Amino acid sequence: MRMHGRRSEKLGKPMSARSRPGPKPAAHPCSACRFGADSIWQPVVDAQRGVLARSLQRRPLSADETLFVQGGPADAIYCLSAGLIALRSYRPDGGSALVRLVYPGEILGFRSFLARDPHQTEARALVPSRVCRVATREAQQIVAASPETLGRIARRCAEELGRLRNWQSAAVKKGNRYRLARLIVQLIEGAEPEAGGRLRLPLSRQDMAAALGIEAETVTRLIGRLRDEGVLAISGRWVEPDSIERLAGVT
Amino acid sequence: MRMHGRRSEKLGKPMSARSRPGPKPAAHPCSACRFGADSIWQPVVDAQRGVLARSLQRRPLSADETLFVQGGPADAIYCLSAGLIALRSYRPDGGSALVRLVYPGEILGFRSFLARDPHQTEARALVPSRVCRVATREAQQIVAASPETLGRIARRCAEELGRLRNWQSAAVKKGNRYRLARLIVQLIEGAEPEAGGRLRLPLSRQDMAAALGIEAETVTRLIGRLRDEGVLAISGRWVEPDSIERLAGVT
DNA sequence: CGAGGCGTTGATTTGACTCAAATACCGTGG
DNA sequence: CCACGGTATTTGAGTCAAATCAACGCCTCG
Repeated sequence: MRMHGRRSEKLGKPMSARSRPGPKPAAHPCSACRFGADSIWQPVVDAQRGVLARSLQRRPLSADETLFVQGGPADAIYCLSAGLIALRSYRPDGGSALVRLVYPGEILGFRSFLARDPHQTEARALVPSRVCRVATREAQQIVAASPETLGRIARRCAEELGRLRNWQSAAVKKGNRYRLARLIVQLIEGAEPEAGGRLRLPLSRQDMAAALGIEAETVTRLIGRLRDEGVLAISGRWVEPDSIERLAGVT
Repeated sequence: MRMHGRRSEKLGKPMSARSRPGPKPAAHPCSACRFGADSIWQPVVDAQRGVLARSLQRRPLSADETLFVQGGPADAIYCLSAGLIALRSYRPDGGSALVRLVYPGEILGFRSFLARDPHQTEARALVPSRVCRVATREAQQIVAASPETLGRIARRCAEELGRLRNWQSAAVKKGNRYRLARLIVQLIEGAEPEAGGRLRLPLSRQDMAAALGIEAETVTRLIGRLRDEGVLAISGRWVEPDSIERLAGVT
């Protein structure tokens, strides 16, 4: 059971501080955020709070809107505060892989930021989302002034690397049926229940296939099998929430 | 054509500086190393050079010796100056995957260092090797005093993440024959030619299988096929160097 | 000599891909 | 509301690559 990111953290400080432009060190801009307590910008020194407050801008994303493109310049680092974003990598041969799902509280663009590379992936919202953006230039300035921030970003990177290695090593030998089951569990754990208590998968079969490195037809067949076995109650993108436990037991 | 790490860099400053304990800021301990110019410890401030010089210790590893174990405490960060090291991840079910090959000039243990986690992998020398070790405690002290060092470590981490994502996305759809060919190319590019100009693969068939996430029998058969096609001149672990170009052309 | 590790080979089975076609789904405009 | 076109999904049949199971040769080491 991977705990995606830091959803389900405590709620941080109340909103009020944000609206009053104090004469003293300004309130931390992230304090208004649900994930503020864990923000990578949390340990910013007072002197830089102004810079952070000025450069940090909230931005809503509609479903399917793209935040940055593969090969594009790494001009900012983002923090996802709501929604769900997919990182995709397009191969020269035309195929694509779904490299990562970004959940609220996690950050995007840190790899490019740290490596000073262009983006290797495309980031696109799967559902309506909201990000906070800090331009690379200001981020570098802030990091220079409070190195602890760099440590936090690096830590996210290290965690991601660990996750990926785990996945790589664990998933290979387990068969696609198991891997698909895990993916769906992850997806429905991260989804908000909608009217009728049902859950809507944020990924198409295509996307699930791209996430697992298999073909869409295979996903269909595997889902069919899971349904036949009574493990998964699914219709189109709609899933009965009580499937989770049974699904989690799939070997 | 992946350039592994920083082999083939310029040779750095001459050895002489190391032996004289100057009254002025001591010579940089890494200046003696072939990879010194790119050392993650390069930007260490003068005040910390003493700490670095004291805590950095060279350690030879014989083939098959293990540097750290999976689940063990992250008590140091290492830089490989010669040889070849394999990072393996053992799964609860007994299987194992070869997660990474570390070439000279690259560093080990940085993931655990950055994430402040125990090691997720085991590091074991494939051939006689040599590492330089800096204990976590001193590394933290140095990093605190010269944050640029943290930036360098983080950068290595980001690069590794990028490599892994690339591999994940690119390799899947290309077939195991192609992937094996690439692996062998990488291995012989990294190997020192021995007597007779032949090259010795540092990996067993088992290990190659573990690196590609396939079975050892399959590796045997694929190698057989490559040989039949005249692409690879191989006998046991011995490879004719001129196979490289032909191998590199495998689709 | 026997045991064990590694590498090879063969026979068989399984699972996923491919190609192709039928069907369901969805937003649009009438 | 419905028909429409386009996309996504499902289903089927045939093919192929790799896993699996089993056996054997080779070599080293005790």
